[in-house]
Amino acid sequence: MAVKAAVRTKVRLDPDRIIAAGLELAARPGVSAISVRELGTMLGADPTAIYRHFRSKDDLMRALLDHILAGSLAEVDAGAPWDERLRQLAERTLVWAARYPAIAVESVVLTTHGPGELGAVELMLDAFREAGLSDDEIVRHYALLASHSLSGAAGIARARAEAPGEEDAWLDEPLIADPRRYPMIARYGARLSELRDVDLLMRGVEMITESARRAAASR
Amino acid sequence: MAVKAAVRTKVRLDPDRIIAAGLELAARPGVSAISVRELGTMLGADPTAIYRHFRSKDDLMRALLDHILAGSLAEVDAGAPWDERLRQLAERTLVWAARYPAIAVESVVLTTHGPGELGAVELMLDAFREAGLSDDEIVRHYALLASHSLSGAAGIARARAEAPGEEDAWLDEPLIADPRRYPMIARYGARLSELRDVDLLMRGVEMITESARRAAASR
DNA sequence: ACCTGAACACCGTTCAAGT
DNA sequence: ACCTGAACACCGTTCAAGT
Repeated sequence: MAVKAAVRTKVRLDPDRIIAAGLELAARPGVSAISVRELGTMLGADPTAIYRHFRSKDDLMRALLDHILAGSLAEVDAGAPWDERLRQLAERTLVWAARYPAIAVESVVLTTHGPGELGAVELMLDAFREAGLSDDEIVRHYALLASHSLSGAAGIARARAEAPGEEDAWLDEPLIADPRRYPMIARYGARLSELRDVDLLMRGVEMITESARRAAASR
Repeated sequence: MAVKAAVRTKVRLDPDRIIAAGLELAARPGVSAISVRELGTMLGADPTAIYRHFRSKDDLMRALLDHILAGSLAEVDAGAPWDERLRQLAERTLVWAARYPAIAVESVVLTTHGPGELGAVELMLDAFREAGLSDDEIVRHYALLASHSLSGAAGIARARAEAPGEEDAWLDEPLIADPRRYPMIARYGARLSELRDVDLLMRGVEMITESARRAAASR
């Protein structure tokens, strides 16, 4: 009759739809890793169809990671002074990492070569140039800030992935140690537990920009 | 006759033998991940026997990671001045990470709670205390240095795991980008490729100790 | 007390077959 | 041209059975 049978029709896939599904999956609370198979069922397609559009899962993960870098970059006020641009980029990256932990955990271990990454690198190099650094110092400060931001993103992603409710603490559990062998830990352990991860990482960013300011001043 | 049949006898396992096998496996060129099953065959035992001694693979990986932290720590000259102790600890950690990439890749994503980790934390806190920092600054500098070292270790491990021959470059491939959109990358790309990863990370360590010196001086 | 081995519930990926 | 589905070669982990 007029009722069309609910026949399983072929699904049309494309990279954008796959990326969108990947982001949605990664944002689901409790999801700490993306699997090609789960992505397939989310898309209503055979899991292996994804290999029509991405060479490998790593390739897909790179695309997803570049997406969150591009998203972070897009939220930076390009008219702000150099240190503020760096601050915003780092801060936005941490926020995006917390939103998509299953993607951000890869950030230390993957390199995207995509527009998001290139744009972020360009921003950082340019900011340190504007700060007035020498060529060598530009490169070194960039590298330090980049590795700091990426490891921060991965760390925050880990924390959010394994304890979706918990929130914010830099350490998963307080450090308990024999005060005789580890007097400093005994003394500062509580203080370490109080550290909020984002605050801590942003303090690191400040230390790096501060170092750049100093290096520029002594030229 | 006198020739005993090569009967498969039960194997005696213990945590130390498992750890030793894990280290050996991780040190094999081209091995980028440890698998319980491969560990089992290395030990001549059923893979699942490992679960008699470690609650889970994560538990085992934590023990292995703590082992490399303890090894790095043991190579630090405890009599050296504070900044030299920090330098040595960071440098040894990078060396051990390069030796056992399949273990070190976990460093950003795992926390061991073992003596290696505790000892390293104690050393860092104590060094920054000796530097003359305030309580807050001790904690912040420690956290920055720790995350820098661990992400450095993971990064180096990644590089060594995926390109066992290559060596040393911070970036896996030169950054190629349209000079119109990415003028800074076009200008500094070559210089970035020249960076040796260990040098770069050690420069980061210097920047952190330098920041500590400055903070102490202005008290 | 501790190792074995079958079994479970997963993975990423290839490739011939369909349409 | 692109999706399907069987198949391959793996995973980590549980648990009853052996000794």
